[in-house]
Amino acid sequence: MRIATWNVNSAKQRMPRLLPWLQQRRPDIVCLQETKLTDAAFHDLFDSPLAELGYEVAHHGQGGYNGVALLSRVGLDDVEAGFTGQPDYDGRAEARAVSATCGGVRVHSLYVPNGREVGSPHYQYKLAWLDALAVAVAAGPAEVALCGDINVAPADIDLFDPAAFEGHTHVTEAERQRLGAFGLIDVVRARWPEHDSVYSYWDYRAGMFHQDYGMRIDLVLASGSVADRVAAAWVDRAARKGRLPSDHAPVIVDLDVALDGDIGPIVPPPSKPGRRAGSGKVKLPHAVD
DNA sequence: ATGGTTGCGCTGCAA
Repeated sequence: MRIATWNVNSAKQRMPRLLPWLQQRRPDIVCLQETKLTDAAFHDLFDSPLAELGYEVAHHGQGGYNGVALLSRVGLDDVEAGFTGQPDYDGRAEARAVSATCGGVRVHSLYVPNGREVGSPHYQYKLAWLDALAVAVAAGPAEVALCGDINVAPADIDLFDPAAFEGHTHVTEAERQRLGAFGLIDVVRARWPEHDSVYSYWDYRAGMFHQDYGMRIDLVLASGSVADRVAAAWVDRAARKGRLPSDHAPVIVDLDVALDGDIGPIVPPPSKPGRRAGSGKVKLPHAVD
């Protein structure tokens, strides 16, 4: 069973890439983030082509910003938009989470708040959002996979240059502590314990992707029972290349058996010793992500 | 080079 998660940065703009990618990689369960569509607009655009590919669809959107979806060919039961106790921002409930039971696993498609600036109201919201999610997940099924744009780099190895991120969000102790509090397994890191260059996000600007100045912030966090079944876990860098990509690449996890052959490399590019030693000379073009 | 991109939706904000 193949699970994939991808922040598409507008499902409408990404449609010409998303549908061929589904046919190429053939994931059984797909978590999408930043669809930037209302439910009605998503269903109008995607229900027909996704049904042809065999997917059931759940979408939780607001239009303009945020928006998450779950696609499944292995069942899509007990769909929940948002989660119990999800905090509001500025008095509004944002469309950042949808979950369902697919193939026996409780799968969450998540778009964690960015946080913007350390200490800002949005940063406090991010921490509270993660705290509330941990409570909700702990109260749910034991077989669980949190998939999505988590907007936290779990460790310094997940950054092209840790020095460039000092004082920024995504790397603070408070954020990393929240990740650990889930008590789940980061399956890509578990599979590639020493690799940098398993980034999942590269800023559009300043040739960041070309130079492989990336971050690993799109994660699959799985319970032990699910993590024990992982046969392959990788980042589909090819989907970040070419014309009009998302700024994120998909993360793909195979349970029980690794799909093989023509579906692309399951080994990340080799580490680049010295890269992360970083003098801090590379400056972020702006606040993270 | 104190820069650089994309998307939404209309002017500047978010990422």
